[in-house]
Amino acid sequence: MAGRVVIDEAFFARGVVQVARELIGCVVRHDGAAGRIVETEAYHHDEPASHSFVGRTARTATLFGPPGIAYVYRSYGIHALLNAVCEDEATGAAVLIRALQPLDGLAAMRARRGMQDVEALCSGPGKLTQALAVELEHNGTSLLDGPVRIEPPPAGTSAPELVAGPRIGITKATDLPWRFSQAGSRYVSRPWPARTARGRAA
DNA sequence: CATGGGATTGACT
DNA sequence: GTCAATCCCATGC
Repeated sequence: MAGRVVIDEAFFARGVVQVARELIGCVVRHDGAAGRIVETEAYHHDEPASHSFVGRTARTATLFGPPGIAYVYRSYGIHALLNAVCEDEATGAAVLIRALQPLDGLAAMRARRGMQDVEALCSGPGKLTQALAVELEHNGTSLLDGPVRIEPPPAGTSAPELVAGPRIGITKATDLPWRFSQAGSRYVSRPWPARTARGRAA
């Protein structure tokens, strides 16, 4: 009971950074496959790296929907990226799911990815959507009771130790430490630098 | 209506 | 380390 996370609309309605931290350890499930979230990034309306920064358009309309729905978009013409919409409908905030530790449906994941290495099946935002067969058609569907679901951490799993750092692959607002991952996980999209990304060691 | 860029990945030097 | 692949859509004329 104590410490047990409940995934409902109120969970996603809170601050996007808080949600990004608490999603580490939760489970994403779709079409016979599931994985534990080991890496996320937060995106908020008020910073230029976010798609919603330009305001509500045909592309970003989903970001201005209710909390707890999926925002799926195509990146570089090839990859579908999965986000969870957070806060309220006026905000346009979302958490990008960047990496999973495969749990169930390993055979299905390997078939969809066309490779075997379990550490590379879901170690990136474009990889995990391919492994779970998440497509653009899931844009706007509910993550609470839709085809693609986010579930609480399995009972008995302890709270993961978190690492925070700057976000990856963006050209704006790169100073915000809004990337979170499970410390020491071998399933993240990119390893963390030996010295902290904050320049601590200099 | 034409153009340019992107929250990436995989293959190659 | 470098670079191409390839779709959607925001922006500008």
